[in-house]
Amino acid sequence: MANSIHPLLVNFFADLPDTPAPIYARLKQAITQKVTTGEWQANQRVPSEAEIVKALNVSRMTVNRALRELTAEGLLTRQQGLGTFVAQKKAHSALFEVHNIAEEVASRGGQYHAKQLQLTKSKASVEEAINLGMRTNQEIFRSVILHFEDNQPIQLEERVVNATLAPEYGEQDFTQETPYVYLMKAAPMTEGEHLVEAVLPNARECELLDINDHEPCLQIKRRTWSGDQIVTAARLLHPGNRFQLFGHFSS
Amino acid sequence: MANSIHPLLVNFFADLPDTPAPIYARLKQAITQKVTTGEWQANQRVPSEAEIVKALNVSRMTVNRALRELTAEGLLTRQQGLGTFVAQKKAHSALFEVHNIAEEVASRGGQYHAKQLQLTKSKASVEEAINLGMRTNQEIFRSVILHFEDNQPIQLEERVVNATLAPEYGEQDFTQETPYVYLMKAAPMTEGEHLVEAVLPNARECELLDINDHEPCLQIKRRTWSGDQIVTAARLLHPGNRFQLFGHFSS
DNA sequence: AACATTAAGTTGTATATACAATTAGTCAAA
DNA sequence: TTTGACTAATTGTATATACAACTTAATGTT
Repeated sequence: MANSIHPLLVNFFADLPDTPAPIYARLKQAITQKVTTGEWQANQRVPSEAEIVKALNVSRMTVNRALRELTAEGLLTRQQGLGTFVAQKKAHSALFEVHNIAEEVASRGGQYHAKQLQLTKSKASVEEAINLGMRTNQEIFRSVILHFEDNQPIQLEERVVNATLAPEYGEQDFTQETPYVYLMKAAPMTEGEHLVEAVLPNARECELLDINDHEPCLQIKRRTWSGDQIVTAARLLHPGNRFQLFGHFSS
Repeated sequence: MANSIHPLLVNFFADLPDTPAPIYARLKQAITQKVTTGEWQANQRVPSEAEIVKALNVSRMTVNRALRELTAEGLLTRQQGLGTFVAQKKAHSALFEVHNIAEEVASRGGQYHAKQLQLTKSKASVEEAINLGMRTNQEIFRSVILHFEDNQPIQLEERVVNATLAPEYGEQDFTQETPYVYLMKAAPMTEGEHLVEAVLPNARECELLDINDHEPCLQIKRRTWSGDQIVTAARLLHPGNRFQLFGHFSS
C-alpha cells in the first residue's frame, strides 16, 4: 500500500467538467458522480480521508469538509473509527407534500422531459361527477401525460381538471410547464388528500412505462380543492423499481 | 468598539443547557435559540465572525463552521463582504402521522390479533450499523411479527430495535401490545422518516401474507429517532389488494 | 479459554494562519 | 459631478497541526 494510490481514486477528477470551483466542491461533485452512476455501490466503503489526501494532494480538512457535507446531505454515512460508506438512497419524493415531478427530477440532477398523450374536454360522466364531487353538467379536461427522467418513464399521469376553475388548461403546453405549476396559478389549492397503494399495472400501462409484466407500481391518487370546489383529481403511476416516496417528521 | 464585546453576545452561553457538546454545536444551538425566540429578528444583522471570536474566545474556523451550517439549514443568510443575517422564517411542511396498525384495524371495526414469528438479540452487523446510524458494538433486537385483521394477514413487520434505549423490548408480549406502543413509552420519538415503495414479495413473504405470487405489496421502511439516537427501524409489508395509505393536507 | 492491553487506523473537533473575493465607504483627481 | 483608486471590513477557502474518540485486530496475561 505504501506509495500506491487507492484504486477507487485513479483518474478521480478525470471526467469532471473543468469549471473553476473550490476544491471541496469539486470533491463533492466527483464523489456524487461516482455514487449516482453506481461506480461506487451502496454500502461500499469509500477511501479514507488520509487516502484521499495522499492521492489528490489536498488538505485533510478540505476532504473532511466535503465528506461531512455529503454526509449531511445523506449521500454518505460515516462512523468514527470505522470509515465512510455509500448510503442507500434511491430517487425519492416527499410524501404528503404536493409534488412537482419536474422539480424533483431536476433536484436530483436528472434530465426531465414529458410527452402529452391525450388532452380532451367534455362534460363529466356520472361516475366522475360522484368521484370528484362535481355536477354532471360541469365541463372537465382529461389529460394523460408521461413524464421522463433521463429518457426513462418515471410517472404516468392521468388527470381530470375542473374546467370552470381552470378554463385555459387545454391551451397549456405541459411539456414545458407541469400541470401542477399551472394549476397552482389558476386556482391555489387549500386542501388535498392522497391515497397510496401498490398495484399491478395493465398491459398498456406496462408498455407506456417500459416495464415488465408483473412489475409492481406505486399508485397515488390525489384530489385537491380550492375552497369547497375540487380543482383536480389525478392518478399517478410510478414504476416500483424506479421510485420511492419519502417523508420526514419531527415532533 | 475597541475592547467592548458585541451587545448581542453578552451572556451568550448563559441560558444554554450545560450538556457536553462540541463548541460549534453549542454555538449553533445558542444562535438557533436567539432566532427562534425572536431575540434576534429576521433580517437583523448578526455579529461578524471576528466579533464572535473576540467575545467568546474561540477560533474563527469554529465560528465559521457554525454559521456556515446554519446557513445551509436555512436559518441564516450570508453575503461575502457584507455580513451574516437572520433569514426569513421558513414554511413548515405537512407531516405524515406515525401509525399504529392495531388502532387502525380497530378504528374500522376489524378484529385485530398478532403472531410473533421471531425475537432475537445480538450485536449490530457492520451493514446494519451503517444503515441504522448505530455503532457495531451496540446490542439490537430483531423481531418479526405478523399482524392480522379479521384473521387475514394485513402487515408483516420486520423490526430492529436499539437495545440500549429499549432494554426490555425482548420481554414484551407483542400479541397484546404493539411494538409501536411500547417503544413510545420506552424512548419517545422526536424524529422519523418513511420510505414507501411498491415491491414484489418473495415466496416466503407471500405465504405468510397469504397472497398469490405476483401480488404487489406496499412496503414502508420507517426509522425513528429519539434525540440523535436511532430507536428502531422497521420494514412493513402490506398486501396491495388489502391496504391503502391515506393522507390529508390543508394550507 | 477468557480476559485485558496495546497498537494501528479512522473519523471528530479545534486552532492558527494565510490569502482570495466581495462590499461599502473614503478620498483625490479629472 | 463623476470617475477611479484605495482602504477597511467581511465572508470564503485552503492548509498544517494537534489531540480526542472510536473501532478493529493483534498481542499478552491469567
